[in-house]
Amino acid sequence: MALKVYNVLSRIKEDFTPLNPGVVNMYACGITVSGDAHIGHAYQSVVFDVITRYLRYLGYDVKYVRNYTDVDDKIIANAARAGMDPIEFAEKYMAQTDIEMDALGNAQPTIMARATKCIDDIINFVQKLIDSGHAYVSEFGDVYFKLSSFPEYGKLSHIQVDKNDTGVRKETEPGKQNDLDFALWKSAKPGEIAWKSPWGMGRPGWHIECSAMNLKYLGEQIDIHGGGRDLVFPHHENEIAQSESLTGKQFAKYWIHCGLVKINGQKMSKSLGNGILLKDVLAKYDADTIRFALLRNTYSADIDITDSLLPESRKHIYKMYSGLAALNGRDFSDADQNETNAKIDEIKNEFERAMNDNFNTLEVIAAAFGWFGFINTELAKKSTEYDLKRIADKIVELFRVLNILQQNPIEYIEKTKNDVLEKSGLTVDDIEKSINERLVAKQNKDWATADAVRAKLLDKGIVLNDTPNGTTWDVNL
RNA sequence: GGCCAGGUGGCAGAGUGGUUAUGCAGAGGACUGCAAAUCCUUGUAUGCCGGUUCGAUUCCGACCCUGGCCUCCA
Repeated sequence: MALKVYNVLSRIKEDFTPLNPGVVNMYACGITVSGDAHIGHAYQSVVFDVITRYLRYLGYDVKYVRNYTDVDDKIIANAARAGMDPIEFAEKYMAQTDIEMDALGNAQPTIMARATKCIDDIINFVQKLIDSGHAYVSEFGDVYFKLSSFPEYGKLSHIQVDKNDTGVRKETEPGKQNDLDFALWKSAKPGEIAWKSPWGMGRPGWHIECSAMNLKYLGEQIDIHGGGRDLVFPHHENEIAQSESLTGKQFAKYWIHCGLVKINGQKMSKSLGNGILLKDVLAKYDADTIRFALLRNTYSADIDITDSLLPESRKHIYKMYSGLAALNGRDFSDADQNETNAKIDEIKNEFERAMNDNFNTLEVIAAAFGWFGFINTELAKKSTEYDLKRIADKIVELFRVLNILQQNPIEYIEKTKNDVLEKSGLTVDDIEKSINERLVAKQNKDWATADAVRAKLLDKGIVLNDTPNGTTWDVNL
């Protein structure tokens, strides 16, 4: 049962075999920090976080490099609008994004690279491309990649540039030899942030930084290169052209792209301005809920953030934590350990089968509904032959790969209840008074009053449950 | 115009050459004073037309439709 990965380069699911046994070098394109991070950034970061975690679960020594693009046209423009220095502006949003990514439950990548910290490497890279005839300097001090020097151009996106020119908006940039050549180095306009280079003051083009950072931190060849699907063309295509022209070797072995985010069926994009900011989602939902929502989707497919997705996800998370909490204080010392082991193996196999199939977290979650159904069913019986605590521990251990269900269940439930109480303005005392009031009514068979008490609480998000051991209350999410 | 993805039950959405997930909603049941929660059961689902096959939702071809990328974007 080996890991299979869908490789965008070959367009098939391939057996995953890293270049060097036991080691995985992965690079995922991060964020251009021209403002607040949005839910699309969150999706991409969670997907590659989980990929990293699963590779580590399989025992690989993973080096995961992510980058911030901290200088580009938009950053310069937005910084100017905010009356800030572009570097200061970028740093502000990088710091904020770091905090949000952490709050989302993402592990820190091995290396967080930054374009402006690699200017020398970029200049070096560009110079080598010029020296080898893959790039040229224009009369205006810009450096362009010479597309005609890389015959394999288009192998990732399957775009044939000579056939694709109809309908493409062409921006005439003076100094370009060919419309399709792309900038490696941009000369600075007066007053713009700039670095000294052999071609005059300027700054890196968008694509070159990733090639340079890859080379610097991971070497000439890497195992996995990832990002959002919107980067396939031209960004990743251009990275391949630059890197492979420089080294003469295949750049990345596996290309992995996650789908894009839609909001209630509509594509989310900067041009449409319908983005959901990560900080706004984090203000309303906990990381477990957000990750659950994002991972209950095949990573390569677009994800539709409908109005019901996050509330529904929260219910599922709450229910799972409730299942875990219900095991607290239960004694399973009489359990049949062999049967329990068999169940644990079955769960582990289901998990690995799903994850080995191109990181199918959707299937893991579908299976997990079954696992929790099993626990609840056994728990509802008078006696069970399974050690449910050990089974639950295994589920939690496996879910470490998704970084979901890692909180203390009792505390999670307490916290959720407190949040609801805070919103409803009720206290635990209020609820217990109502329960007692209802108990009296029930004893008098005054069902109308009993039901009214219950309805009133339900109105405020509190649901009463009559059990053989008395009445309990819970939040109605 | 070029390239790509996809069309599955009421909705969302997977996998699979033959017995088809999962969730939500619905129905029935256990339970309850009634509920709730939980659990169990359940439902004429695979765009259209051909082909390959003993057998296709799954493979191949044509067609129709939807969406994406080709411009900054994760």
